[in-house]
Amino acid sequence: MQTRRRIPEATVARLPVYLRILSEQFDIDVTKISSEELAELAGVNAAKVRKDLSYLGSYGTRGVGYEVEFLVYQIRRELGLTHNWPVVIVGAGNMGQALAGYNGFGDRGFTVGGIVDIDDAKVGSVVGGVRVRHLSELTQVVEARNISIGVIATPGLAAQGAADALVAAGVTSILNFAPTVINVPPGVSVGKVDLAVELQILAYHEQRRINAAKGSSLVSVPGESRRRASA
Amino acid sequence: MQTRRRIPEATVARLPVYLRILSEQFDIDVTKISSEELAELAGVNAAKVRKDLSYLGSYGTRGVGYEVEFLVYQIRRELGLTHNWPVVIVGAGNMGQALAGYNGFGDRGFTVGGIVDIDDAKVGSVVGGVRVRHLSELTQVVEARNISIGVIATPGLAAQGAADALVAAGVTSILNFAPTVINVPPGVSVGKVDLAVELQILAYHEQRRINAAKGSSLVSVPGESRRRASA
DNA sequence: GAACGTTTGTGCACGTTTTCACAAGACGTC
DNA sequence: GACGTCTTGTGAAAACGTGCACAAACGTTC
Ligand SMILES: NC(=O)c1ccc[n+]([C@@H]2O[C@H](COP(=O)([O-])OP(=O)(O)OC[C@H]3O[C@@H](n4cnc5c(N)ncnc54)[C@H](O)[C@@H]3O)[C@@H](O)[C@H]2O)c1
Ligand SMILES: NC(=O)c1ccc[n+]([C@@H]2O[C@H](COP(=O)([O-])OP(=O)(O)OC[C@H]3O[C@@H](n4cnc5c(N)ncnc54)[C@H](O)[C@@H]3O)[C@@H](O)[C@H]2O)c1
Repeated sequence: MQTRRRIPEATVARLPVYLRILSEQFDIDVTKISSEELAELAGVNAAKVRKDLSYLGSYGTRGVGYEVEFLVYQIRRELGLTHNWPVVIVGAGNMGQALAGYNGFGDRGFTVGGIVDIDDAKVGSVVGGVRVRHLSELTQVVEARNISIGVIATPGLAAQGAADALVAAGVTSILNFAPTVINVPPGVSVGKVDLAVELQILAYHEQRRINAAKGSSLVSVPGESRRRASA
Repeated sequence: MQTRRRIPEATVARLPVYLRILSEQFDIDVTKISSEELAELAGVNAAKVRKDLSYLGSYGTRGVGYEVEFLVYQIRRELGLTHNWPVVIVGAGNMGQALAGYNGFGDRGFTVGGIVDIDDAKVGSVVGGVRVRHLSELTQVVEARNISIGVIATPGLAAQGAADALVAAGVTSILNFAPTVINVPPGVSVGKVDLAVELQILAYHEQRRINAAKGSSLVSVPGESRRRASA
């Protein structure tokens, strides 16, 4: 019982997408949905949807589909979204402020439980309804609200320090916006969002399109032809 | 020749990370580097680094390592970063403004070539040195600077419309910040950055840690024990 | 209650990605 | 120029993820 069935990482990354779609469907009074319909909305294969959902248990009805409300509940439970998670943001610059002021968080299970910065000019100001505290108060902020998730929105050079501070304060999951690889002790999870990396991947595909058009111009028109889509 | 050796998607996603690290090393006068060292800095396995780099060609020297400057050049070339890509941003809200004002772009191969919004109150204002134009001028903006990459920073409900507008304007790669699946015709690449999804993945891991601690509390102390790290 | 259309749940084959393991090549030393 | 040390480049195995295809289960209709 303790280990519980393990869900593949690839599936874990898709469950939030299903969850959002299902919540939206529920809001417009859709009560049941087939794997085919959900797959269409999520931009994936129907078999994949079924296999993903099967990791949660057998909650569909053959010949009918899945009950939307129940599925929402099950995914929430599996992702640990039955309660809201307070998050602490380190770095109150452009990014930190945009995040703190973002309303789309609450709906999806998170609240900004605190925000800290090292710059005295920023400490004390209020962003997104939360007062910016000094980095030195991080542990206090984390403990007061029992926070376990931290977001790094400092410049790259300060990111490792921020990670160390978060870990020292007791945070066990970190989402890193800085374009830097951070090291954390075992038992701490790290996710990253690197804008430039995403753009560079797109640039690669653009480049390939250009090369392909050049290479095949002897044969066909240089219009597009390569497939790849959705997300 | 036209197809050129195809690089696995997983490798394409790591090349930007190597590139950033190598550029940093070059800046501090490191001239050569082994796969072991690069792996350490990138937080991955050394064999993976070697295999990834092998897709670019045999540019290392056995017994010695790789020449940093040459590797930087090769990765840039492969990713299509030998020139700067102008990018157009759709949506000049919090996110769009943070992106437009972000300086870290230029270093990594991109410039903000334009930014558009539908809100007349925002049109005409200047963010990040670029004047916000109206959505209706999108095609004009895209064509004037020959832009092929677009970023969507509108609310979720407007995202599909923004994607359609970008495609109609001639953009062939899109990075989507809105929490919505967008559909595009074949030949157009899409990348997404969904903050809430990333946080929900972390929440899942937190939840598992909690469940594991509960389940094993009969046996061991409820401290951390599960591994997982880096990025 | 049998026949039928529908949709799930999953075994299986396939493709992709990771990791191991080691031969081959480069360099330095004697 | 032979030897030892180091590090690459890459087959081959293992692990992981995807998608097909179909039996099993459900609801409906007659
Ligand atoms: N702005 C963007 O659109 C964007 C896009 C992609 C990535 N990023 C990344 O996000 C991070 C933040 O970007 P930004 O534009 O908000 O930068 P910013 O300079 O506006 O803000 C950084 C903030 O971090 C604070 N800070 C510095 N050192 C700190 C420390 N040790 N502890 C706590 N706070 C500290 C600074 O005082 C400042 O308020 C950067 O790493 C950047 O590369 C930003
Ligand atoms: N702010 C954040 O930290 C954050 C975090 C994660 C995701 N996001 C996502 O990024 C997107 C933008 O967020 P935001 O905080 O900047 O929102 P925002 O409301 O501040 O800005 C949205 C902007 O888009 C413009 N817009 C609306 N419809 C448009 C259209 N059809 N064409 C062009 N422009 C249009 C609006 O006028 C507004 O200026 C949202 O989808 C949000 O979910 C934001």
